Amino acid sequence: MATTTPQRPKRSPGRPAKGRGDQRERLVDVALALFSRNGVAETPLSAIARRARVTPALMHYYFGNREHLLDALMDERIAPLVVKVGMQLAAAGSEPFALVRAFVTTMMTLFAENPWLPPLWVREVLTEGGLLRERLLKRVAPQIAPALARRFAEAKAEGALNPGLDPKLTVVSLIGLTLFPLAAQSIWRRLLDADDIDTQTLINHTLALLGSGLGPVAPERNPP
Amino acid sequence: MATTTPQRPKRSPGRPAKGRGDQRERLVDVALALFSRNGVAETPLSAIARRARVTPALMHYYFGNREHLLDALMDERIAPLVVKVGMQLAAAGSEPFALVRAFVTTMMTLFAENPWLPPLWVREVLTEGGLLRERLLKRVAPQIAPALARRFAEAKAEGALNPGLDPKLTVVSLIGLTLFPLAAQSIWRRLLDADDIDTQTLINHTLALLGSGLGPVAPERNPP
Amino acid sequence: MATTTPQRPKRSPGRPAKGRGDQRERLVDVALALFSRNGVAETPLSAIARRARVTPALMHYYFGNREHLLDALMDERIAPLVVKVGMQLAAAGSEPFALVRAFVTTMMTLFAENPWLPPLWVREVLTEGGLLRERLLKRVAPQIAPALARRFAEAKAEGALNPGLDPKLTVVSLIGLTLFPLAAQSIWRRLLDADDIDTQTLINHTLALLGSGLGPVAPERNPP
Amino acid sequence: MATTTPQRPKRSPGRPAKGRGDQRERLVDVALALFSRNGVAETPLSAIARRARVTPALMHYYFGNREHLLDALMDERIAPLVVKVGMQLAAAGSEPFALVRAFVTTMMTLFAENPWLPPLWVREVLTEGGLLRERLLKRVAPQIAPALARRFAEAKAEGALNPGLDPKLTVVSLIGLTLFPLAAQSIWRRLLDADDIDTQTLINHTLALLGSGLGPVAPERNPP
DNA sequence: TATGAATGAGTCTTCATTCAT
DNA sequence: CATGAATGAAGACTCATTCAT
Repeated sequence: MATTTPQRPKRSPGRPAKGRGDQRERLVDVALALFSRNGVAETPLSAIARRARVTPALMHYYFGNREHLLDALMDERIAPLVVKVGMQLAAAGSEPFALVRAFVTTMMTLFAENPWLPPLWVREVLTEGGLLRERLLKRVAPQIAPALARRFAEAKAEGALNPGLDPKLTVVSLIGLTLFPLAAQSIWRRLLDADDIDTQTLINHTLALLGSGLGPVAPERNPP
Repeated sequence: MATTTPQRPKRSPGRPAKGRGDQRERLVDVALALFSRNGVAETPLSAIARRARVTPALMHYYFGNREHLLDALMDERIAPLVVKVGMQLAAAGSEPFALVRAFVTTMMTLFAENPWLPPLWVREVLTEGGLLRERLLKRVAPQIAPALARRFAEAKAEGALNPGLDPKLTVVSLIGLTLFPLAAQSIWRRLLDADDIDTQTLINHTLALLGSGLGPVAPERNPP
Repeated sequence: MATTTPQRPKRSPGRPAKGRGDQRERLVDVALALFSRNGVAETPLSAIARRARVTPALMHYYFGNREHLLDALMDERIAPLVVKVGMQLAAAGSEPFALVRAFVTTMMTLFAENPWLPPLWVREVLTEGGLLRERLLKRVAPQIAPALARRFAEAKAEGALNPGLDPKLTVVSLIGLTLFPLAAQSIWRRLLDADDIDTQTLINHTLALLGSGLGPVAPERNPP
Repeated sequence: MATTTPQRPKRSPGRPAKGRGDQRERLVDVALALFSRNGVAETPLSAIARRARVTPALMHYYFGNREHLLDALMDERIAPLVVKVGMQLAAAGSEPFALVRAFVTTMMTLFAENPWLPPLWVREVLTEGGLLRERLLKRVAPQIAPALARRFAEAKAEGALNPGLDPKLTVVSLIGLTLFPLAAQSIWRRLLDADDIDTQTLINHTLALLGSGLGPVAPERNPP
């Protein structure tokens, strides 16, 4: 496909570089923001350039081509966050509910601090033609989800998990309960008139739901 | 001069039309499939035409333009499903858990029968720049979510709902637990090696989770 | 260019045909109106068809193709008018001012009765790429202008014409004084706030100008 | 997203720019020539590009879109000429025949120097669907014609104008006598076999006609 | 380090035209 | 008589990309 791969000013990783060259960081920031707001396919390089008050040619100067920009996004912004989450979960021990509590708290805090992430993830990773999907699957080959699934399976075997649950689907449910609400914020806040709900409320609500389900006194509502 | 809206062959509603002329239906089917798999913005009309073994000009013959194709998708395929869900929920009574059971069952069955819907919905309705979003908000102004939120609020006031939950967020969680797993199927089935899980398993799992949360005996795990 | 020339229902010239088939006349009328208002190149057949409440395919059924429609316009609507003008001028005798009076009166009356003609003529005949130009030059090979020029040349030789005038340019001036004001009506009526001026005023004004020029004292120059 | 107006290389007004970069000027020249010869609607951008040995994409690079090209034509080529005419007429004093002499001379010289102008003006400004019409009316809101009309009205009131003339129509006639002959050159030169007539002949003829009309004996009407 | 100029490839759209019915 | 279905060709416009400077 690509004959040669320019990609000139690849920051030598040791140097802090603040004086010159964080131009590139700015460009990545702008790209992230626009890709997140409007979608990757909907955002031409020229739009990013315009927003950053820069020529489209400069985008190529820094990133070589469109694909490489996406690579940069993944490598420099998304992957580190995933790694961080992985480490925080590893530190959470193996007791299922502690793990879940760590997961929910970590994810929601992460998303609250990086609001560009959930929409991007939902759009470009989750679904089949997602433009970041293969990149994520190849580079950050996610060990988090399978590891979680394994732990839930063990917990279920030990009787430490609601027996009605499927361990794998439990992981899926967890992600659905954390990623989805943050990704879809813009619609449910409008639709349900819920501008006042903050991250902490969200975390509490989610933990309450995961803790004991919907019912108020819980025990007798288990399906027989 | 040229500001009129073609949209010629508007199926006369009485005729069954199977022999000739469901060409249009075929085109909508193909569009739905490609939009769902690859995203709306990523899918040129020419790709749809190619898939349907037809010229791009024919797309314009039937739909006038790209926007009208999206309108057709919304009006003819998505909106009716939404209406159906609304009706089924209305029939479910107002007892919270019965309502939830109906919601989960209806949604998951719907999604299983129309597998193109969840990815499309997640990408093009829920996130900010989604290309179907405004269309949905304008035509099918969703009354389902607000209605559910109201019922949960009442239930909570009556003590019939886990007091740790926020009524509005409960709706969000419900959607996250039903829409997300179906939308993200293609990724978690691969990642978690879970090709064997069927719709019924999914429903049971979700209802179990909503019924009593994660814990096996549950009551004492409620956060204070 | 054209392999075969369909042109099916070419009215057999003797038959009056009122019951069926003046459909075709209607189409020509509509075409004339739209071509005149918006220009030939700017008017697609489909626009004419739409205006006439007819399918574009019918346009082809009647006229074979776009070129033939223009032929029809020329042959059936414009050429006869030109011929009529020629005959009326031939009847005007050879005295220069009588001829001019006849020309001005005939032209302005003609244009007032067929308001679609001047804009069409100006746009599509006068200038080099005009879409009716070659048609006119080939079919109605205008003998009027050369004939007039000849008569003015004779008159000048006999001392019966202002010696400062060029006979050929006199023809050009005449056309400029009659065709132009009618073709440009829509702009000067607006610009000069002159909605009240009628055809007769126009004729009188033009004859006065041609009779004695701009200057105030000209009684003896009127033809007896 | 894509509603902005590119129009990039907006010549920095100080620089003379002859060596490199007058590409844009060349494109405007070619556009003017083709629009004038064939009509605006009849001339695709690709034709202009082809003539200029350039890709159609470059047209968009310089002008953004078709509309902006027309804007450029109007602003950079036509409007300045109109302004110049206005200034020259303002300098001509208010005596009617002096004014007319100035008008005829100015217009015909202008048209002789810019032969692309008359056909363009006639086709695209004067007639109803003209593609430059609104542009002219909006930007160069023509004060020339109304001003002339006013002066003729005054002159008539003072007895300094042929009483048979209508002041407003006098303006129309003047334009008809100057614009029309130049716009229609290509046809009457061919039709009347008049390739030898030059601008000066045209001016003299027109002034003679306006001075004393068609009749042969008019010595006293010459301006002193 | 940065950019203006330029382009090829592709997308959306329009339109004249054909043809079977 | 008349039309619905279908298409090829062309036009406007966008965009990633290249390259000389």
